[in-house]
Amino acid sequence: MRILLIHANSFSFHVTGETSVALPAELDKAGSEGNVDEALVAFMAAEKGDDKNIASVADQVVQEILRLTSQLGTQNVVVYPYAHLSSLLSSPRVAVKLLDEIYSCLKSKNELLVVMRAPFGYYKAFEISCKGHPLSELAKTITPTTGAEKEGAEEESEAIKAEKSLESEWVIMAPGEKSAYYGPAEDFPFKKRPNLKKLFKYEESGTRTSDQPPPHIELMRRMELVDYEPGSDPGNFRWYPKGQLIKRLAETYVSNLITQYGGMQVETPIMYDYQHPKLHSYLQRFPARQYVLLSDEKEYFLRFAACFGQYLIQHDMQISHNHLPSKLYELTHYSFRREQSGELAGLKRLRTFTMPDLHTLAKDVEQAKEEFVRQVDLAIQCMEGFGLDFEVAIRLVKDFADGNKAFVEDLVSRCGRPALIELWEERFFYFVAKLEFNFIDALDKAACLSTVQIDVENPQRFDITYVDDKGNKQYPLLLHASISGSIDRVLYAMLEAQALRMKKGKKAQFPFWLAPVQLRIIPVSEKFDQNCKDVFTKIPYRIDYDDRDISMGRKIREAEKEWVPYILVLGAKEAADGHLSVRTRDGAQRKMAISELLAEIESRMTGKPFLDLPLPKYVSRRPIFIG
RNA sequence: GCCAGCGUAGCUCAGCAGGUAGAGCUACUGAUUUGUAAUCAGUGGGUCGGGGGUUCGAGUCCCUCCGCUGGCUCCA
Repeated sequence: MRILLIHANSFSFHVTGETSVALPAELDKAGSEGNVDEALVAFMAAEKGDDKNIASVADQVVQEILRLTSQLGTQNVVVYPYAHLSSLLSSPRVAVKLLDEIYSCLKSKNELLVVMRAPFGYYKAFEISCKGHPLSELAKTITPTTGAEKEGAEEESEAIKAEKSLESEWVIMAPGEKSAYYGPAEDFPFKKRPNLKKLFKYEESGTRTSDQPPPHIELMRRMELVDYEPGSDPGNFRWYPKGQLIKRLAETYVSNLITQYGGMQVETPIMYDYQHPKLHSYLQRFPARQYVLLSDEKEYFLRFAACFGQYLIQHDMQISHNHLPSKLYELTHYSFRREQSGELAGLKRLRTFTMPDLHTLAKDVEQAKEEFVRQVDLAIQCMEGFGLDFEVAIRLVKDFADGNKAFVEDLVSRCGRPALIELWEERFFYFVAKLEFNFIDALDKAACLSTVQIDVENPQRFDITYVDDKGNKQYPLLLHASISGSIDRVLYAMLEAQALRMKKGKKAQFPFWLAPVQLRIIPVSEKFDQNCKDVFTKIPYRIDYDDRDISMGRKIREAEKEWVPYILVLGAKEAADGHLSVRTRDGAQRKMAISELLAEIESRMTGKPFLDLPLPKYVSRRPIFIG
């Protein structure tokens, strides 16, 4: 940062126009004009590199100014952004941050000082009368210090700070029993719900220990689904054909559920103006760190969810009360969160992920609760489709909980299991109610999948309105819902669930509709090549043919290792009687006609999407992605 | 981001008294034509995560960067 300090008899300025980096918020903070007698005027320009340690730069500037004001015996200071001091300017965001930091720091360090700040990003006219004594003109270059104390909290949002001071009360509510708030959660008889106990401990204690990596990481690679990509930022994965197939199927399944329910599918940009006033204040309310990128001088952040894109659409929509409830839906390819590197964990926690994001506008609390319940039902259906068990957590602001007991009871009974309920005295976040489905993994850790929330903040922030039956504009309530949770995380949960099965000595398997290879034909010898090819064309599912020159035993072993649900062995006997020898994952070997097999498969596929085999149909033609 | 551990062939791993790298699987070639979880033989394959240093000599010791995993923290 460059600073030019001038001790002036008098100083005044007024805004004459906007530059390309003007921010309306600056005028609120600094005003569009000002004048002062007898002051130290600090012209300053933030430079590239200052962002490495904003606090250190600000601190040095403040020290410099304080030293000089005490030497000069003046109590008036003007903080004046003046780009012309440098030809290597920082981004506007950093500059504003520095100005704010310097401004507030000056005031807090010396309460007697009267500090005036001029707005950043505007053309300004100024008049100055320099005193001209030896100390009255001083120019300095300030560089950030590096090393031990780096500016860690710099990007911390208000929500992250708030969360740290959050105090919660935990209770358990069981289904079916009226107003069955079981006092403190510790007293709940957890014997029948060991996973709920794990969730409670996980949430309440905040401590989680494990001496081993999560098993899904090995599985995601061994099954050739997903892998790390060293050529990208950590937490950005590559998807191999089998993984990509599962992902696409899962996405299609969730999207179908949502659009059938009435979600109107849209697509919105993945990056947004960092200085957009509405978005900026929203960022402050969401506890996530962003990727920031530059386009010319402007900074953009990559979205952490589809929220803003949809809010901006909803802001522009003409909505009458007759249109409500109104639902916008997007499957985010992708959402980005710059998680701290130590927070990343396989498919459980990524920096780039895919998530179904549904936003529902409701005209009143009754309608909001009605849709909330329907969305919870959808989430339950979704978990069943993925074959996942889950534990329910409901987080409520106490006022809302007290006023809506029947609603909460209804939610719990629909979920059909006792739920962990977290109660907050005050509303720290943008929602008053949030329901989550948590998955408990092989290491007893919890991960949130589906979630539905009632947002009471963002319609106002984004000026989303509808017209009521009297012709007046009203703010709707807003439901956020991620019916399945992140798709990546769904795969994590499915793999962890299989790791748990294997731990108990059972065979792992994907839900049939998601198995990358659903059937494999194995010939007893090459002689039955043509028979295999014939069967192959009669089965319209993801079937492949192991035509490699290796033993049959080996082929069966490898098909088992790939979790293939149906292994069809074809030799002389089958060629003779036209039946199939069907080996399934329960260990059974059945003699079946093709029609019988097809009927069985059909019943397992109902209501689920289908996509073709994403690999060569002949196993001998198939490259290996991971050892 | 901080602290700790780890990084050797495509995969899983051995080698650590500092002396110039090894096994199994895979791949490739050949033999074999097989009845429900591994047929036999042969041949390839490595800037020991990157960079720097100590040493006559470094996979091995030191520094640094990158990545992964665990903890803190955080979350879809």
